[in-house]
Amino acid sequence: MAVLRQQGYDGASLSELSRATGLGKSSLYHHFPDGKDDMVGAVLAHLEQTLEADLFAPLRGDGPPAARLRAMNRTLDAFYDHGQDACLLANLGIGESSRPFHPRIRQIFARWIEALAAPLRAAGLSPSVARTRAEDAIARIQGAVVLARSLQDSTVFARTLRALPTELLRR
Amino acid sequence: MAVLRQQGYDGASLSELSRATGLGKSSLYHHFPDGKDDMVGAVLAHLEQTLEADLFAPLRGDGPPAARLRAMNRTLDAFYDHGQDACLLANLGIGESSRPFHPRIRQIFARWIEALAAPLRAAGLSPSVARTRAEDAIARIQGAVVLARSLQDSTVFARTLRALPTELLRR
DNA sequence: GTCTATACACCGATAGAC
DNA sequence: GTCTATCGGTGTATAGAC
Repeated sequence: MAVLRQQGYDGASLSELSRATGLGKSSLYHHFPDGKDDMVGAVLAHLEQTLEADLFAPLRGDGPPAARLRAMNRTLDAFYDHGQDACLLANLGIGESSRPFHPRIRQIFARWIEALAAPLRAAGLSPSVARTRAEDAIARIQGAVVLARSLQDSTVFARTLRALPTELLRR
Repeated sequence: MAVLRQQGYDGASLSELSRATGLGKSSLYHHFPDGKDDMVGAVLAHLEQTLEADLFAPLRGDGPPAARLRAMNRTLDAFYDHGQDACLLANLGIGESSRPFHPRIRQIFARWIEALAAPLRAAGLSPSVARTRAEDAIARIQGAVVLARSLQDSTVFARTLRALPTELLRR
């Protein structure tokens, strides 16, 4: 996962994946018979599990909406290492949309949007407003990671996370 | 440029660049002796010129601030093909920050931020507020492109552009 | 389940004819 | 300035021993 999020699909060579995992190429093919696409699939499956447990479930929880948004922030701050680490979804989703894993990228983003809309509805916002705000918030997070990495300055990432809870709940 | 923005640095093979330009590999090396890095440099130089003329100069112009922001929107809407095309800066900037072209990516983003802050200062915002709003706006644009491409739905891109002028000038 | 050794295609890059 | 032909290296993927 670290190699993929950093180097992207084309940059993540089997040699790099072999080095990073400590397994020889043949061992990788033993575990992932369909090759690199298979490895990407396993990484995305693991990511889905992680996000479901650490991000989506807390968002859908039944606590106060503001607390659920702060929980998202804590998870994201760790996940992106304060804006210093790239986003795997963005790196894989930004390229060609014809890749076999692209539908799964799309689905993960869709689940994130739906999970984030939940606390906004719970705070009294209409379903349509909750949804558009959730989309905009995730776009802001993604853009903040891109810009923080490009500028090599994570200020914009920290500021974006800090502003989100109050702005999302504003009436 | 089209190949690079779509496929990224590692995905943009010389065969693809040869096909896209209609030149053989040797002809490409005649024009770009240092190979792919040289070609990326030329693409970035061309992008800088284009952005300077179509994006930064209009932002720095002396018309009403709102009109300058609307001019940026028109340029971006065409540049990203209504949110359907990837961003070259994002695709090259999201990966390893040790690449030789990364400082130029950083510089182009920095110039964009500075150019966008100008009309905000002209509208009476303090320099520090103008700068942070400019950074946030560019992050939102980048994130909107990432999300629009990942979801294969450009709604979020159109909505982001539409909201920017008034939100940026809000006091 | 891991390894060494290898197959073959494509990579970036070069030589040299025209 | 473009081409064909080719280089050495690396890419993904496989065979087969242990």
